[in-house]
Amino acid sequence: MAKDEDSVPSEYKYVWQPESGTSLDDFVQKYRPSMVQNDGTKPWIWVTGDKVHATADGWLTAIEEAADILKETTEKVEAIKNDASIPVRSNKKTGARSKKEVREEVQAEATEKLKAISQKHGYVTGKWLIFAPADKVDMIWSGIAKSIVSGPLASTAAFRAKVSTSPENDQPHYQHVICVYVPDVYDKDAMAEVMRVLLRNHGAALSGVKSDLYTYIGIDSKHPSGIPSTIWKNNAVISDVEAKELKDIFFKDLAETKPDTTASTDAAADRPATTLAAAPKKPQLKKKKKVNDPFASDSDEADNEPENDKTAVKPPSANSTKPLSKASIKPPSKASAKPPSRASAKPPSKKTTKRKADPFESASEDEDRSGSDSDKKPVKKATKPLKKRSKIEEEDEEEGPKRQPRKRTSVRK
DNA sequence: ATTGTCGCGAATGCCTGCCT
DNA sequence: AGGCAGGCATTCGCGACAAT
Repeated sequence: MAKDEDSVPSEYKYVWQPESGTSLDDFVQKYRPSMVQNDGTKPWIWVTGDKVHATADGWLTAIEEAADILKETTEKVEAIKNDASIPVRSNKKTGARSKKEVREEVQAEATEKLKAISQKHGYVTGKWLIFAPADKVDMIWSGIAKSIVSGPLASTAAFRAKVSTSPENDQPHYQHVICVYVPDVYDKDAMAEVMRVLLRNHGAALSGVKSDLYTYIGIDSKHPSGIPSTIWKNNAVISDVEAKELKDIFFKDLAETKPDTTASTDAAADRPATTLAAAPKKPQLKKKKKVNDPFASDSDEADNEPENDKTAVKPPSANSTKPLSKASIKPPSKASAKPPSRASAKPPSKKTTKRKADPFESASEDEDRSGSDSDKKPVKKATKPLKKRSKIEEEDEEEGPKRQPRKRTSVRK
């Protein structure tokens, strides 16, 4: 997400607020994410609840300090990568730590520092990230939007939500992003409360909690620093088991209510009675004649923020908030200039890029040939996972010789 | 605009057995 | 016994994809 995407743009028609004057029902019906095409000027649809949330005074300072940490961490990570004295793999004998271990320590340190900066300056807002497939996004979005204003989400810390609109070019498996904003991402209890409502009342596919500070300084999942881009992952907030139970309840309720495509998740507010399963097919996007917009982005890069959206309530004017270049750090290839290893003398095995079949297609196939699971499951899945060496040794100590003698397969010099 | 998982190739630690 | 070579086992990173 781009650095300034967390502000509700002023003079932007795809925003609903309590003082908007129109009904929320009309708004969500009129501006459905599947139907609003982002021509570069309308990347998001926003809904804001009653709660007023002011941006912390120290947000700009926080961003400056955080950007320094990020820069420093990115450089450290790059140095580790290039440091020949740090082995790729750790070594038990010498006690040497691997690049990965050293790197993760640096990243964990950075995460702690960023948290401290956020809290020191009171800039701790953030959002739950939710991904929604194109054919269900309207339903999920309208449910969440209404919930934020006058539903179960309204009684949680959540105060605002936005959803991404449809891309200009029809993309086959496009996933919309829904962000549900919260005032303090470090308040675990509040995060859990919002998460429970999103699961129980909206059946949402949650991805994690991301801080606005991270967004502003450009930390995303592909950032070269490798700093985890989310403050909380799902299972860190509530257990997988509880999450599954809550979703089960949602879908159970869904199944029990009329499988009628006219239902919508907004009813889930008090009575979770909606039909994700019976969701209508993705409505035909009204393809507008493509206006030649010189300001419109011709890239799908989320960071290419449309000019209109930059007329934000809180403009991030400082240069220091500019996200670091994502491409600047990554080396071209891991092969680099290393001498060939012994293993590399092995005949190259052909790369067969097997991909999973279409889930919808395979679902019916599964039913048809339920008896031949092994035929279609990936080999790795069908077989027992390889034992780790240490595990093998543990077992062998009890049961027999440490290692089976191997037959020489080649004559040594 | 995220995480987890899978499947794969590459790299390399570590073990074994042969040879001196 | 120690060095060495061969080769297995494991780690790591990457790209693609699915997610209720």
